[in-house]
Amino acid sequence: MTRMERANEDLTAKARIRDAALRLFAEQGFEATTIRGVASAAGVSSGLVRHHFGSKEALRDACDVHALDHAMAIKEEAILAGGLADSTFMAAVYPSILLMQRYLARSLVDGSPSAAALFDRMVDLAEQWAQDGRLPTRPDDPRAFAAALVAMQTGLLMLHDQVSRALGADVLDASGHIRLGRAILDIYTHPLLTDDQAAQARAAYDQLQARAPFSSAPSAPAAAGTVTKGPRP
Amino acid sequence: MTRMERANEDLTAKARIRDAALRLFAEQGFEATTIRGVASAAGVSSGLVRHHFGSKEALRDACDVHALDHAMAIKEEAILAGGLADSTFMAAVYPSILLMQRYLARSLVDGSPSAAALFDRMVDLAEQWAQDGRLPTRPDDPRAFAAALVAMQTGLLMLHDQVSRALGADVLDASGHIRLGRAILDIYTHPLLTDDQAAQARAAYDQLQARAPFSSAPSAPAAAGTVTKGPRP
DNA sequence: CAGTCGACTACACATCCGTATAGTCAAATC
DNA sequence: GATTTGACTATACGGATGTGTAGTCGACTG
Repeated sequence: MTRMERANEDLTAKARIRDAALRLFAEQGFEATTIRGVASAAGVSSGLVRHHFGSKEALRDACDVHALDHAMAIKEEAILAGGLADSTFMAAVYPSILLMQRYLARSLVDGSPSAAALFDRMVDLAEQWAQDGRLPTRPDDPRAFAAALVAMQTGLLMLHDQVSRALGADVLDASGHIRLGRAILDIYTHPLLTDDQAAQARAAYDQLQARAPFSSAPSAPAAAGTVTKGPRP
Repeated sequence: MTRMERANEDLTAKARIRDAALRLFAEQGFEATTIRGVASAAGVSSGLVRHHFGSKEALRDACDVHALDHAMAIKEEAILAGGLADSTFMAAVYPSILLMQRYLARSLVDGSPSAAALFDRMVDLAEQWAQDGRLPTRPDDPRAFAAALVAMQTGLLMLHDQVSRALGADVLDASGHIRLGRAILDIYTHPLLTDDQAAQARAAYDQLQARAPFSSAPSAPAAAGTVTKGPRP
C-alpha cells in the first residue's frame, strides 16, 4: 500500500493539498487552476496552501516531484514484490498511475521542466529498446523512432476525453481501455501501407531530402486535416 | 493566394486581431492568453478587440471558425487548382496549415467545442478509410482503430516542441520534418512485435475481457512510465 | 505552567483580468 | 455643410488572482 492509496482523512493537509493540486492541474491545466480552487478541493484555506508551498509555482514543483517519485516508487514496488502478478495490488494502484500519467502528459503542454525532462528520459529508454535488437525490424533512425513513439503514446493519454467521446465509452475504465488497447495493438502490429506504398513514400522522402528547403507536398505530421488520406505523414 | 498570406498591413484590424489571437491561443493556450496580449500583438487597443469580437469566448469562436474554414479552403484550392503539384503554392501555404493545425490541436486540450467536433469528424473519416478495405489488414474494430490513429497523430503535433528537443532539430522545418516523417513511416509499416508476441498480447486482452472489472496488469495506454517496456499498451 | 512551534484560518493588498463606456476622428452620404 | 457610421483610443470598473500577514489553537518540551 503506497501512501497514495490511504484514505483521504489519513493524510496530512499538506499531502491533501498536493494531491488536490495534482488532480486539478491534470484536469484543467496550470493556468486555469487557482490556489483557492486547490484549497477548496483539499478542504483547507488558501493561506494554508501558501504556508506549505509558498507559491503556485512551488506547488507545481512539488507535484512534479511527487508524480515522478510516485511513478518510480510504483515501479520498484512492482518489481520487488512481484506486484505485477498481484491483481489486488494492481487494481489498487492503477488509478494513481493513471493520474500521474495524465498529470505529466498535461504538464508537457503547460510547460513544466520536469515533465519535459521525463519526456526526454522516455525517449532515451525507447531509443535504447529500439537499438537493442528487440524489434522485428530495427529502425534506421532509432532516436526519431523513439521520439515519435513516445509522442504518439502521450497523445493518446492527453486526448483520452476526445477518444472516449468518439468511441462512446470511457477509455479510462476497464472495458474501454481494453478496446483501445486492442486497436493500438493492431496499429503497431499490422502495416498500414503495402510494401509498394511504403517504398513509394520512402522514395518521396528521399526526393524531398535531395532538394532545397521546401519545394513540394507538405506531408506534415498529420493531425486535423490530412489523416483522411491515411497515415501519409 | 489566400487571404492568410497577405502582408500584415493589408489586413483589416479585425483580421489582424483574429490572426494574433489564433497564434497566441495556439502557443500559450486559451487561459494564458489575455485580451491585452492579443491587442498588443495585433497593434491595436484592447477596446478594439472588444468592439470587434465582444468577448474572449466570441474571439475564440471566431478563431475556431476561421481555422476550420481555412483548412477547408486550402483543401479546395489545392484540389481545384492542382495546387498539390505546385511547389510555390505549397511552400507559401504550409506555414498557415501548420498554424491552423497547431491551433486546433491545442484547442482539443483547452476544451473548444469546434475542435472537438473536428476531431470527431477526423475519426469518422479515418474509420471509413479503415473500413473501405484500403488497409493491407482490415482492423477488427475500425472505430477504435481510427480514434487511436487520430489521437496519436494529433499528439505528435501537440508535442512538437518536445519531439524537436529530443531530436535536437526543429520538426516543423524541412529536414526535421522529413526525419520525423520517415520515423513515423517506419512505425506504421513495420510491426513492433513478433507474431508470437502479438498473439500473446491479444490473448491477454481476451483474458482481461473475460474477467470482472480490473484484476490484472494495467497495460494503460502507455505514456510516461510504461513505454520502456515497448508498445505494450 | 510558560514558552515554542507547527498547523491553520481569516483577511488584506496590489495587480491583472475581462468587460463596459465615453469620446475622437475620418470617410461616406444626403 | 451637416449628419451618420464605423474604426479606433483611452479609461474605468468589478471581480479574481497570487501573495502577504496577523492571529488562534493545540501539542510538545523544558
